[in-house]
Amino acid sequence: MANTSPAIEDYLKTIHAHTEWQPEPITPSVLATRLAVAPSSVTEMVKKLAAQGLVTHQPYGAIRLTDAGLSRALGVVRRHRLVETWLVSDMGYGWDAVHDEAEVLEHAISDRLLEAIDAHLGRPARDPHGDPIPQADGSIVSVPTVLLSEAPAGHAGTVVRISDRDPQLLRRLAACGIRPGVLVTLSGDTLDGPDGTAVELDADGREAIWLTT
Amino acid sequence: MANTSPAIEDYLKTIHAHTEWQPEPITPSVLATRLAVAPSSVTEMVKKLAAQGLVTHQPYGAIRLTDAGLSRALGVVRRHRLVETWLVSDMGYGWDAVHDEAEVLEHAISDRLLEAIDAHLGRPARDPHGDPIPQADGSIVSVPTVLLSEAPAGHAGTVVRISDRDPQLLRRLAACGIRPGVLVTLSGDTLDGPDGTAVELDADGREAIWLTT
DNA sequence: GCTCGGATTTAGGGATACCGAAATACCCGC
DNA sequence: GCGGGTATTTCGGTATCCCTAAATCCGAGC
Repeated sequence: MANTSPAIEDYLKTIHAHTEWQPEPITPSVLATRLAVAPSSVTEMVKKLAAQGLVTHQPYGAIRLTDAGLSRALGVVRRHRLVETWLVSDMGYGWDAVHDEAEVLEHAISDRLLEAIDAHLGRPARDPHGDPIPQADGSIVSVPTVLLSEAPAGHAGTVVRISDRDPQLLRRLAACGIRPGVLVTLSGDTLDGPDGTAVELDADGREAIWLTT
Repeated sequence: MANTSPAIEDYLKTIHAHTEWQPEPITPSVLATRLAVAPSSVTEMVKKLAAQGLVTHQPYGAIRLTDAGLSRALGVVRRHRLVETWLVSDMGYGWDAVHDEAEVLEHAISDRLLEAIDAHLGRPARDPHGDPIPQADGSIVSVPTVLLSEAPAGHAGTVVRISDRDPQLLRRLAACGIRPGVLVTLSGDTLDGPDGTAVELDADGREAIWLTT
């Protein structure tokens, strides 16, 4: 039953991504939107995942990963984030440009190559966006963070994580020097960086950046 | 018409590999054996390739790449060999262990990443087995060679290329220090390397090694 | 409590790429 | 020149993953 495929991995990864930073389980329609497939495709695939014991799902109910499903999902996330880190460290990719390439490679890399890349990079704990890289045993090194949209006015902290969902936002932030590790201060809708740099962020932007508490 | 898929790429690559070192066009049954698929699958896929103008094929006739098909095949070969070279140079793979990994990655790498790897490696002309790496423009740097089974008794030369088809043979040769670039002498069925090393080769082994003339 | 609209599932198909079995074409040896 | 065996193709089917259109469910608001 070690059945897998790029499609299955993408479903598990997307289900996991939804709960990584908030607790509500994902619904079929959200899953369909994120994967850019029709809702009926989700119904079908979720049925298959449930049959393999990777998710729990009652008709018309929410979708939740089982322990087995979570473990598979973390494996995919690990691949994705190590590939991203490798592309930036070794191949000269900008950290705003690695997502699509990693999306494909995460399904193509053997365990052996994954291990070689991990060793080569010195077993990093975070990828270029600040996302934690699950370790081979499934454990995750975490840091306490606040989402920008939930931070109090005037909050100052180090950028820990920036969601890689919107490449355009990533490029805008990269241009202003806002990246993981940089110290910033929130004033209203504007984020002040070092050397007087500042970016104004809309609601989506404030949902995409996490600072240290 | 930029239709492609891993399956199509594998067919084109395999058709090309058959004619790379000898002129006879490949037959459907040989193609089926090399790809480990049923003959009927080959008929079907070849029909599709012919419809896309990538091969010429009359029913019951031989299969030949068109110019368009050759160009696509060379693209796949380039990917494969650059990936092999990268795995050996950067990731600590043995040159006898890279084939299977490259077989998968060759279908997953974007043009942009391919270019980055090529630049990173210093635009190599040959992969770890001595196979020429087609350049981005499709040109190939070639060296005059003799196949061991066609070399006269006592012939001495530098190992230029070793077929990567049989991993066990590759491991045996690696253990004896026989690899591309090494000076050897053929005596009967035995190949003498430097420092008194020697390997006895069967008919298949003598079909897998090329020396300088 | 009922209804209506959005979310979800069911039903019926399509594309890709594979298979085994059965039919057919080809060619070698006599 | 004719078998007969092998190579090749045809035919009907399978598995995966996707789609659209048509039910059906569910819960929010009246």
